[in-house]
Amino acid sequence: MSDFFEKVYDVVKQIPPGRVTTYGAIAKYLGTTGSARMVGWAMNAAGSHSEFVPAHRVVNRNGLLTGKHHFDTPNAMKELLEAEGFEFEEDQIINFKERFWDPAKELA
DNA sequence: AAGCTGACTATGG
DNA sequence: GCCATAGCCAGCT
Repeated sequence: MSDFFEKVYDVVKQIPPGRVTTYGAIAKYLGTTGSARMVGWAMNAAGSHSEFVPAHRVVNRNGLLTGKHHFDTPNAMKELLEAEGFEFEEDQIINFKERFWDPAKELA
């Protein structure tokens, strides 16, 4: 497994409960800015990871649950987030800006 | 081996 | 403000 995946998992696992981040933010933190797709791909492979990865806390830049279909059920992602106190308008996180957690800034 | 695809983002019309 | 285009890079067919 490449280090890239490990790093992605490491960051995602450090996302505080009740907070979310974006693919782009993680990509930037890893120095692979512009390759946000790879972060998404890493999430796709997260299921293969031995430890649990809170992939539901990673959304696109709009706070939209674009990856919901990659969970066991289409509602799993939304329900997990709702359980953490998130509010939604359709599949978009309300107050996303306030919930946003930037690894490059918060984690550093 | 070559081309397509994708859990993204930024930019331009 | 919404639609189209273009970089991005690794895995899959």
